[in-house]
Amino acid sequence: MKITFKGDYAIKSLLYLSARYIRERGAETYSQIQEISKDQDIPLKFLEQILLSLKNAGFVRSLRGKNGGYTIARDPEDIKLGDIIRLMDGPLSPIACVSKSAYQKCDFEPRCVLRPIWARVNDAISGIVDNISFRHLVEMESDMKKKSIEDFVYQI
Amino acid sequence: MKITFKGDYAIKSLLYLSARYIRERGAETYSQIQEISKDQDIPLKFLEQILLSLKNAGFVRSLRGKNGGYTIARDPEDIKLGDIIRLMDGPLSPIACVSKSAYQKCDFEPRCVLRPIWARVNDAISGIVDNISFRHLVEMESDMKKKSIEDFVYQI
DNA sequence: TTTAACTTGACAAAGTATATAGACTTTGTT
DNA sequence: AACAAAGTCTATATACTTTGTCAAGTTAAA
Repeated sequence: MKITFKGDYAIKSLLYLSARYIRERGAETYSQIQEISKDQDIPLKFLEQILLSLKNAGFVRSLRGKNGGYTIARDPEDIKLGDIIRLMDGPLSPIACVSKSAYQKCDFEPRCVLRPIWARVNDAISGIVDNISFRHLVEMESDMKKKSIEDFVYQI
Repeated sequence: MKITFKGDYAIKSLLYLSARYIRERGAETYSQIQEISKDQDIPLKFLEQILLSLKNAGFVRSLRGKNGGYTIARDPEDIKLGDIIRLMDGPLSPIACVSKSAYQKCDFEPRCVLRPIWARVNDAISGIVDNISFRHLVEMESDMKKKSIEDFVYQI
């Protein structure tokens, strides 16, 4: 698994929209690309592409025209970190032969000593990122101002 | 973490040399590039480069000239899977700001909610691959002929 | 009518992945 | 001394990915 800027930007954008959703108790108001771009320091045109991907995958909704923009399409509780990483940066698995989202058969599979190891790595990664929702992340962000973040992460 | 062909080839070559070391109870005999290339189905000239890297990093030794070749430079017990992955395919961490081997500072570090998560992922991956030695792998390979591999992996 | 998202397509610099080619050096054998 | 076998070193090639930028229009909502 590698987190590229694309993935990082996507996560931060969604985190921004999630925070707003929670603060305003709903997805009625829309954030514009420019607003997100400035707040999160993401190149505007790049962000355009990223939000479009997030929209096509059903994580955000958009409204065109004046007062338009983006809002989150589901409760942040129901969007997991792993979902966004997989969408933007590809499969979590270190190698395709153990991937659930991008499996590719390998000739040596049955006799390969490494395969079960890659599978364990895959499970370990999934076990973390598929159990962290964007609601978690928003809570962690507000908690960061008060107490150590480390404790919170390990308490999930 | 992504395992590329380079990393995969390196692991398989080292596994080949480890098996020979264990079988022959020492590193006295040398395996030639051609031999490894054929046995493990690795492009010859690519393997050449890979073995050179492994040599420069101190994992294998070589002998030039006729009857030369490669042999493992340490006990397979003391070489961990993680060592080879890091050497050939780069850091295990999903992002540079939590890497121990390739750390890069990020401006947002102290306030970043994601950092501790990437750190957990990093620890999870390291926890697996840094606890599997090439002796383990050789044992797993011979065990595969008899019983299910799955049990063995989870027993480490 | 204006604003802002949507669509499409092209372009480009930098880096990574996956090799291949060729010349050179060292060693053992004849 | 000559030669063949084997590792060493450097360069090159091709394709793909990353990280964007630019332009030129289309559609929808206030």
